[in-house]
Amino acid sequence: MVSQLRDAADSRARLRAAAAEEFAARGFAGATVDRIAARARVTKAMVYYHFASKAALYREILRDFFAAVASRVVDVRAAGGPADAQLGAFIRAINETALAEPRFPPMWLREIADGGRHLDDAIVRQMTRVLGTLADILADGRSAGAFRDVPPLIVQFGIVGPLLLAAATEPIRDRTAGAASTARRGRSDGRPPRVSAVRRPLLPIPPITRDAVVEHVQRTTLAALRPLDSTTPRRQPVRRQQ
Amino acid sequence: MVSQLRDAADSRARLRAAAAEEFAARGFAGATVDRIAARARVTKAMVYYHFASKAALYREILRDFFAAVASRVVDVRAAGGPADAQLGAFIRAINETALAEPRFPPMWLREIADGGRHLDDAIVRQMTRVLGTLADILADGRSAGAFRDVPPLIVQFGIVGPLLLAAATEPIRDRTAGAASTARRGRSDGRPPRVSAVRRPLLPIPPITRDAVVEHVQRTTLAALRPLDSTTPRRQPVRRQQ
DNA sequence: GTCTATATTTTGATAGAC
DNA sequence: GTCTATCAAAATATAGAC
Repeated sequence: MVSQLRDAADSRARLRAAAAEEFAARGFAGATVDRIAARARVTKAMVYYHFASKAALYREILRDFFAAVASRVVDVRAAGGPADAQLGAFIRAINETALAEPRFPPMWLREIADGGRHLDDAIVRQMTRVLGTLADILADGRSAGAFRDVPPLIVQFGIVGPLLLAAATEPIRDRTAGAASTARRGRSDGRPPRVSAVRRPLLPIPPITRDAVVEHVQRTTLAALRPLDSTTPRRQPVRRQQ
Repeated sequence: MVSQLRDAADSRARLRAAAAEEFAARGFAGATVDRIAARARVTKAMVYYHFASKAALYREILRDFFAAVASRVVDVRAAGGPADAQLGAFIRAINETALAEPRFPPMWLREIADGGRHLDDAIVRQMTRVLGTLADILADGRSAGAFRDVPPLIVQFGIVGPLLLAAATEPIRDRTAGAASTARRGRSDGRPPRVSAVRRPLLPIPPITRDAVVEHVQRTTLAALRPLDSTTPRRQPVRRQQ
């Protein structure tokens, strides 16, 4: 039960990791079972030994990812404290999951674009736990007079949207930053044109850090929830915009 | 030049529209040339008569989408006015493009998840125009003392993230809202489990409107840019979070 | 548990008539 | 410009030996 070739011990675990990479990088349709197997250093037949199908493998991974976020945010709420502190921690929990599971953000984005085509009940249940927790935190803050009434889904989009984009674009940004001196034109093989990481007055876009994004999201989210008519001094609302 | 069967007149235009639908719904890898042709009510050979390849068709559509946003935001900046008003209009311009081109948000999300695999120079150029315009608006506001210094990319993520999620999930949310009384369990054919739009204490998640999301994004973005040390009365920063 | 075939289907792309 | 027919290359999934 314990022994076996140390390496071959958990081909299943390696397959899951390899599949997560493939699905994150290419999506469900773009991923191939061959590549997943190759990445895991096993043959294709092993995929079907451990998993019922490509789709089942995909769903298992996605479910566990969502379960991981759900677990984290539920812990945040269980820890208690003032609503605004909980909200800050909620945001950090999302970000920490994304850092711990770097394949998750791209898969999440794709699933949204897919209209939830590959979701099953188990996954939806986990997603519901996340949004439900946020709704609870918001309700708390509201009854304490700390938050005004904003639909949870809007708050959720305001939090998750920026975090997912920041996480999912990190590889590209790293690449274009690093390649900023690797001038080149086209590729040896006949493959399609790639992003020109170089050339052009690529306006000096200062690089960003994940921490800065998290801080920004916390700041913006709390600002949006601050009651307009609070006793706290507040300047002109926001300024009309036509 | 003008006549031809009114219907067959612009098979090319129909193909583009059909392809945008396919790519938005299934991504580049998931889309098939057969389905695109069928949607456009022509044969597959017509696709290759009008376009060099599936990839070329995809890039043309994506390029035009990004050119559309770029054009809109450049107009916003050209119209001038105070920085905060320009920023509000910038946000509205993004949203209006998403409304005018509903296939764009999913494709944008997918391209991010793909790490920009299908981008070519022309597309990157358009994307750069958008981010560059935002950077200019932010620089204006900063020199006027109205904005504090926040990396443009962070502001961009804070704007585009929520807007894309709201736009891309609209079909799902509409569906689950409408199906809330169409109880059912599994599907007649053997296809994989779908989202259960029903059952479970699906906590009452109030529906949202696009306008409300835009307003939220405007509010949060401006709040994040408001100088901390302004002469305007400002309460305790944000509150520490461990 | 792991591998080597292999069956079967789907898909991008083209040839060639009209 | 539009279609039919078809090729050639993937890609999912399985059979069956070890």
